[in-house]
Amino acid sequence: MKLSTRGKYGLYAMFDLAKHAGEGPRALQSIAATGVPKQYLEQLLGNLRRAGLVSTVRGAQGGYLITRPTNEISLLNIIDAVEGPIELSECTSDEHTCERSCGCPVRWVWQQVTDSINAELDKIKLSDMLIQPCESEERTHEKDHLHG
Amino acid sequence: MKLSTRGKYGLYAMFDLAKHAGEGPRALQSIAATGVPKQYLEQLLGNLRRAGLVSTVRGAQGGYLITRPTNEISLLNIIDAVEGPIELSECTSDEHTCERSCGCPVRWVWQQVTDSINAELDKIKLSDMLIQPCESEERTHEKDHLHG
DNA sequence: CGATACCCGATGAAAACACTCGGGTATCGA
DNA sequence: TCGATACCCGAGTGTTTTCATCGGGTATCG
Repeated sequence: MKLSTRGKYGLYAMFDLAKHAGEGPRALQSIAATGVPKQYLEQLLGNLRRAGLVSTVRGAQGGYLITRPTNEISLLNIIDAVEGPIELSECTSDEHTCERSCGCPVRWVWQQVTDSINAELDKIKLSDMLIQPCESEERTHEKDHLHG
Repeated sequence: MKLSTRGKYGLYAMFDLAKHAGEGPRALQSIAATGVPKQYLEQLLGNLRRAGLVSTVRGAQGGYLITRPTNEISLLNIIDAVEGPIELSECTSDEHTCERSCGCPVRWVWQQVTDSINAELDKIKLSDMLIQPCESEERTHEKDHLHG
């Protein structure tokens, strides 16, 4: 089970835009300075724009702008935008793809997991990342008292 | 973001073995009757065996046996066994793959999400599936009071 | 000793992923 | 007006992962 790089890159981009909020449009060039391939990032920013998380200004001196306060943007918003909705191998998304449907307990449990993951992703906001100090190493063993 | 079929198939297999616990070794043939490709399922059962979730009896009249009570086997156990650990694009698994490491808030947030998902998966036991009646349709709108 | 049934590494087709390319369009400033 | 800037976007491409399938090996039972 793996999230693709899209989610990570999207998060980098949003994080960068959040840090430079209020400075006017930020060019792709600048955002990509974090190490993400420029033209690939452009695609992802397109997704973020269509999801309403960023807006754009075209033309010279143009660029990307974050549209909402950072505490109103969750990880779920970002990941949904760049990767599409979380989906556990067909069972949960469409009632008709699995002939077991109602009698199938796997279907029920899959739905539970999907809901849980979405809920967890929605708890973490972009603003949480901005205030996070440099101590990821020290807190790996006492990790579940912040949002749990 | 998609969980592969491995997890689902692994779950089908464990569910089948749980239902037929106490009936002696259950042959691959019988387990695959749930609709999973036989030889593919064999691979997954190998993973489940190496993870200690099932044991095997070789030779004629041989087959697979569940090793623990169903309330001691969680979704996390099964998914870890057949898909490997949950991993959100390298950031969390190895300290050295990401040069940002400590200063990177993405790394921190990724760790949060990984921990949360693992915790949720570990809450759901195989025994929860066995007692689940046929009402997945009705409860989709009141889903988060059971384990949350 | 042969039928049964698990064990396991190799192979192969198909899909997903991670980009890359090339051209288009809107805006600014001179 | 014109050119530089910078976003827009569909299509193409090489690599990796996934989802199996195949074929032979080994253990056990009767």
